[in-house]
Amino acid sequence: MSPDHLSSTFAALADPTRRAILARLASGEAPVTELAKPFDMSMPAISKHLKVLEHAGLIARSRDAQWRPCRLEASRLKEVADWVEHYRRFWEQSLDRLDDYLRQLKHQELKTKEKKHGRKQPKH
Amino acid sequence: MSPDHLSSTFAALADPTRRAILARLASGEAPVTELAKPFDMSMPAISKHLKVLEHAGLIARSRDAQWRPCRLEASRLKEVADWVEHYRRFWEQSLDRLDDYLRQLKHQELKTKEKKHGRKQPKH
DNA sequence: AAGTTAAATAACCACCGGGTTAAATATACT
DNA sequence: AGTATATTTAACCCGGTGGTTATTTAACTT
Repeated sequence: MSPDHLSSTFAALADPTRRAILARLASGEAPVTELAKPFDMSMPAISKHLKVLEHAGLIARSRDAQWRPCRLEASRLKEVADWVEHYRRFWEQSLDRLDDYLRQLKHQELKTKEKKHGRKQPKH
Repeated sequence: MSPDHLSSTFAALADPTRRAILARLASGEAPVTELAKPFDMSMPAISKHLKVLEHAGLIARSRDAQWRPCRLEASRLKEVADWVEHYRRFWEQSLDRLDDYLRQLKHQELKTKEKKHGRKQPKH
């Protein structure tokens, strides 16, 4: 009922070309040649990337004459978001600790200033 | 200054064994043998998976006598969350459209009922 | 010093992923 | 029918990945 899409999704996302294609598709449908333009890469290479994205369910393709426009398909991205969300507490915890650390630094700095202030006045 | 970690992170996450290891580490540090227990897999295989996770910056390892406890390292997961967040509007939009669709179905259903009600009474 | 446990490394194998070039297919245009 | 454009498929290369078994290293134990 709920097959594990995560492996193929992550595998598809593990390539900068494919992530760039997704980013492009975020601003609307596009045919293959247009998707290929930014890349110094042959058409078959792009075609393969698109197949990977399609099999992962990250894009869907239609037909318009000889063009095959691609569009973003968001559900698998939501699955990624849901998955990573389970770990949120870990990075927020880390940020908290960083925050504590910075506060502590600030505190020490203030104490240093107080000391300085208490000292004999510097020359200038 | 900000190297692209996403590719190695996604690649590391594209394996169910490695995701299971991360899930285990979410409940605390563990040495290699304990991480290996749930899997029907040789120790070197686990060792390789851990190396992949470590190189991706998803875990960190320390030393305690002959044990090498692993702990979750959250920053790369945060990068994943931040990345996928850019696409949030797409799945929320899709859900909205689904919602619209369901509302419309409901509406038609109501209209059908009204028609039925207006018609000659059915047999039973 | 010898033995035990934890873990990593070496060497190997099969397969897959990302790229190429060349050829095939699909659709539109004239 | 013939040509042009868009895209895919085929065949190939190479390096990386995921697994194995056998060996080695590291640290503790007796």
